[in-house]
Amino acid sequence: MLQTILVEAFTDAFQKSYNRNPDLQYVNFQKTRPEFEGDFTIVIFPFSKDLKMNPEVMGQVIGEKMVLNHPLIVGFNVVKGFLNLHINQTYWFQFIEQVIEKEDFGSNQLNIGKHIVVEYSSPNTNKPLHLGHIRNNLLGWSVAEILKANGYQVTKVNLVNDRGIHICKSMLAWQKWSNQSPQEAGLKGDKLVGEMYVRFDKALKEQTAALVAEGESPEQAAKNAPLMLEAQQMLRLWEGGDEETIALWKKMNDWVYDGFDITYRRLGVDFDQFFYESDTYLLGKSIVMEGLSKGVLFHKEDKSIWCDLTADGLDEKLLLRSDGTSVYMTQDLGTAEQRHNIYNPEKMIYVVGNEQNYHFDVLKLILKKLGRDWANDIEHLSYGMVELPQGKMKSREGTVVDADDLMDEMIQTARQKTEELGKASQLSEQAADELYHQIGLGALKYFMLKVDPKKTMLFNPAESIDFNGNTGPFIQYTHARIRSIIRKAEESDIDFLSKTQVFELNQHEKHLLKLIHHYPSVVVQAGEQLSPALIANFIFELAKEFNHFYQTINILKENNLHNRSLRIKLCLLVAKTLKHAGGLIGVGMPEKM
RNA sequence: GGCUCCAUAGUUCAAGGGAUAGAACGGAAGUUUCCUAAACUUUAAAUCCAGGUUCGAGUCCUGGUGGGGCUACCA
Repeated sequence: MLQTILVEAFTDAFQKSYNRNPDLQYVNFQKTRPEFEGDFTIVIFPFSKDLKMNPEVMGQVIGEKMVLNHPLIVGFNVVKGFLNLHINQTYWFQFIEQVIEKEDFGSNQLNIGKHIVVEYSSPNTNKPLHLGHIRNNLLGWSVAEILKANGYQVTKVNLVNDRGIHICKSMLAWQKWSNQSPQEAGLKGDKLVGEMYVRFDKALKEQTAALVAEGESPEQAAKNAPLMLEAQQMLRLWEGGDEETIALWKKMNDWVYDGFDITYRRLGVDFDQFFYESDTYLLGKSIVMEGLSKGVLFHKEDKSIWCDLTADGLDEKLLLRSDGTSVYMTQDLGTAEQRHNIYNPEKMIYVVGNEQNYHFDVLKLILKKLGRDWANDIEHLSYGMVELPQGKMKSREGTVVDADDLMDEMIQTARQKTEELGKASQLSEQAADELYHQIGLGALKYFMLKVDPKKTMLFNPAESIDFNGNTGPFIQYTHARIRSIIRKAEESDIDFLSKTQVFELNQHEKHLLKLIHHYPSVVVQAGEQLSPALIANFIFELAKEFNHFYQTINILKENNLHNRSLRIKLCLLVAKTLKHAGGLIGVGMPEKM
């Protein structure tokens, strides 16, 4: 890598100049900012501070030595404490040839042989997927792809929350008020079940309100409402293995899975392995018993089991109810251990919203107390909420943005815009549908992923998602234009693949090339930080730079054949990079649009 | 109350302790006999407040103000 060579050259020059080694933590090269001359820049200030010397003088001295000792470095300049280096033209031309031959430019082998498990999605089966799930799914899927590009073996898992009182509520409502299959009701399975859940909630509220009106306290009323008692009874039947209850539960969950399947497929996310809470909710009890015997956990008088985390600045945490049943944490201890035992991975990543930060702090802490040193391999990818202009989405206020509806809308907008621009005419119906899907979802995915995962983001349904500017379609359009150029070059039998003579690149060519050169390190960084946003920001920059290039400079119409073929090669590289990067965030790149 | 995260143009987002804080949308003004105008060019517009550390702070520290989340024998 160029970076490594430069660091060595710098260290060497520093050694020769000052008879000591530079502190390596301060050595790093960055791209020279466009307003200055040069390719790469190193900041001298930290060293000048150490040696108590003038940074400009040091820059001169080191720069001269670097040029003298390294054929790769052909010039330099010093501005204040910044040493800007010029790289040999030959290097850039070799770089172009290398990338053209490379199939997977951007991917690396840095983590070959290491295994990572990424858990994401993990939905409840009592309601359909919404905007929040979309962020989760896109993030999880994209992070998994980015890790693969960094050489990891990745297993994508989905732990489905398929049991519990909330599921029983839907079941009960269906028995009472529907009894229709999704086909009969004309609804997607997950939508039907979700509707039942809402129906239950509404009826329960009415009952509770009635009890309150009769003089009960709200807490009492919530507990004593007949529907609530029925739901609890149903949960007991389920846990007792009652055949009828289990059959209904299976039937309704299957409807939901059919619905989810459609949504996942449209969204373009997939999983290597599904786990179901109904299979795993009992795991973890034995770990709790172990903790008890080790003295890490303790009993209260009512037989409930707790972990005292007050010494670590946290609270006491319940791990087993007084009736012996397990809670979320119990199960998660179990599934974590199960996951570790099955895969023995380098890391286990959980893509879960930041509202559960506390849960994961506690989970890791308890596992550590129990002597599971692999607890440190658990990484909570804690992403921010998606908010609406009014704040959180609330099903009661009908502000939940449904995943299927949103995708429909995006695809519809893509169709409308394409037709307005008169670009759909020569496409077959099937090709057009594929294109609209690609554009609509490209817009959605880019919109969701360009934001730093950790941050809360805002979605305004009224404005919806743009197709111009810093958007998915902008990037897709750039790609389509490039492909069009390349098609034309091929049609006119232009030989642009044979080796190019080395000459001085102009600034537009150089800017593009430097961006492309930077791409592999963006992939590395995105992998380290688990941040698809870095990839998204990068492709936008690259697409913008290309559009500028395209507008300013002739490509096919260039008369000088060397220049022309170099520029076509650059087009090839940009298209390749856009496609690779788009692949990491799930944004497809069309040939025409 | 306790713990925790966040605060950047009118709006939505960028900025590994480094050069003059970048974009996009929206606003204003332009570009098409020319490789796809879903594009490009020009322009106005911002670091919540007060201290501190540093050669250098949007970024680190302390305090304040404002907002989000968590604080269940729910998940």
